[in-house]
Amino acid sequence: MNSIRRIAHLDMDAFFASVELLRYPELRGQAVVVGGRSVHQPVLQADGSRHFSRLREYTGRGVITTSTYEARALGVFSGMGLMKSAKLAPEAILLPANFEAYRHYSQLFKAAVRAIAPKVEDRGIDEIYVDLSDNSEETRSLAQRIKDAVFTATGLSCSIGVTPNKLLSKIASDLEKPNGLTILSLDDVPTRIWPLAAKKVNGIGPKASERLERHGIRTIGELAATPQEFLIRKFGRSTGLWMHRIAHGIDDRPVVTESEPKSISRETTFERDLHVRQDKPELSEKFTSLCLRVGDDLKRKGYACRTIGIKIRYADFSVVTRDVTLPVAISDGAEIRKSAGLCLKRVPLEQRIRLLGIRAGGLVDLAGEQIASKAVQAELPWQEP
DNA sequence: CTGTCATTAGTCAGACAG
DNA sequence: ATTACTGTCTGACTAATG
Repeated sequence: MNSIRRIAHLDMDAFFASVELLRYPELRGQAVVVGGRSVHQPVLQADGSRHFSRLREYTGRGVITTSTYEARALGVFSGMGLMKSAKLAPEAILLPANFEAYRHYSQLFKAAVRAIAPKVEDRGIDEIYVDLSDNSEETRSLAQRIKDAVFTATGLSCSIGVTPNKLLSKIASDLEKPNGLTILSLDDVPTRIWPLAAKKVNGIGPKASERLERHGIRTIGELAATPQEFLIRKFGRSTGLWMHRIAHGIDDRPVVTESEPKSISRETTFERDLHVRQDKPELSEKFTSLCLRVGDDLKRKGYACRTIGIKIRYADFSVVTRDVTLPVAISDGAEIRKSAGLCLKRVPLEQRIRLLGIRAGGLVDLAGEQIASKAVQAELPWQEP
């Protein structure tokens, strides 16, 4: 077994926004954001040009999904509320998300990479890990060849990091974005990785980052310099050990080329917060339609589920979930609706509701075998004696 | 008969990510 | 005054089982 692995992380540059620029090339060089509702579809005008919505015209709920680098320069980033971003960049162009197109380009770029290096792990729509260990080509030329293949297949640029493991490659691909190609070895960890903020590590989010900062730990280097026993004491055995290892650039996770889904869900945020009593019909209609959509998704993908769950986000942004596990797997929307109805009875309904969601877990693929949580033991044919 | 321990399933919340 | 949607994982707790 080869001890030095070569793992690439490839990240498409401003993916959704870049796909939109393929369709609307006249927007190149402008601040463009993707997000919001589909009412902001561009309108073809009499003279053949298109009219685009501006951020300042936006009213209502929604967040930015992606922004071009020109928009980021104005302080507008993904996840930001649209109303807030409208204040920062009122003249930015607003486009609705077009997931069909993104899925299409996603397939194109992944196929292009797989044609060169077949060991590819899917990480959502715009990212992959690639295990290059079996390829003998020199690293930089191989990575450049992959970038070129992605551009030829899609017209889109990407950034690649190549290092001995997933942890470092994920960080590396971000270092020279956009259109980057960064190659690191373990020897580069002290100079290139340690100066970075701890939250650059995949898995250290806002909460963990803040807790670390409270102990005076801001960078990955400061994390590496922290005694392992201290991290274990503060974060628990599992997380403490993990933090210590990743701070030293150690990560043995394999590139996983196939996986089965564990759950399938649908959720929706309402235009305005709904109250169970005043808005009963509307709420009930949304509830049913979510259940039917989950049932649809299940059947289309060839699964049934044993666990049904609901999720409610209240007006104050607090969230509750409830779920129920059935003795037999189901996939029919109406049956899902019944089980979800049981969950709904167990939830407080005084406050107004902002979001409603339905989830199907404990998936059983219709060929018959259970996916999640091991397997069901030999079933009990007996009753209580 | 009772208490305890280990293990597993189920439930719920929370963190994180793309 | 704002903060999407889909999905995974983990920790804490309870109940059941042996």
